[in-house]
Amino acid sequence: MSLLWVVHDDPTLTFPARAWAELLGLDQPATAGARRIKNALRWLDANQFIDLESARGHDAIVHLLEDSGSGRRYELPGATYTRLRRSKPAAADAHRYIQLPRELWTNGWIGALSGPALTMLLVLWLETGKTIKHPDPKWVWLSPSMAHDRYGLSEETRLKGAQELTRLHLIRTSQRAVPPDAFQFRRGRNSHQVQQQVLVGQQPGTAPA
DNA sequence: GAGATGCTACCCGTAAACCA
DNA sequence: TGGTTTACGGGTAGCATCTC
Repeated sequence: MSLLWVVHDDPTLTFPARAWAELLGLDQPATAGARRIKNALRWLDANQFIDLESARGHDAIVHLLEDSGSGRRYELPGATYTRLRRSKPAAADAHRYIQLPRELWTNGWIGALSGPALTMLLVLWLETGKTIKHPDPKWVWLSPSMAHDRYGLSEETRLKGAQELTRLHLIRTSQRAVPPDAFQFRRGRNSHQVQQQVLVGQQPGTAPA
């Protein structure tokens, strides 16, 4: 995610591992943190998310590949979607994306959130849709079956992620009545509202208890 | 390299709300 | 009233990472 955030027109990066470790707020960025970054880059390279060009004594060069794991060269999704939208609508759909605020990185949330919490934040952000820009974005209810079918989330990841986001005030959680006319929905389930202003305006640990 | 630690999935049980 | 769905917590296992 951080590689995608940094990349611009040219999907080639040469940041040292130490710099990545500092950006992500890892402990001991020059040693243990850098080692974690190098391990992560090797995993991404092995799974065709990047093409890693290593040379002794020099920082590794990272060539971004498509985030689908296809092994094809990465293209900026906005430009690609616009290019394909008219001629190949089905192919264009694969390049649709959501835009996250830079404060996810600059405020340190990316390093503070656990895997389940970050996953749930992305899912709730996507489910909120365009109302994410509103002062009072829509409430989202994600049933266990929806989480599994749409996003492959386990019950564990869904619940623990939501709990962590609630504790950090990144979402509000409420037992709300689900509209009775909603197909197969039941009433009185946990609904969530993304608190974008907390993500943008605060850092982990500074939100009011 | 071995043990400690952390993370996640899986399983199980309990409780509450809802529906037929 | 019994079955279903959802929320939540505890225990356990597997895996990866960290520390020594």
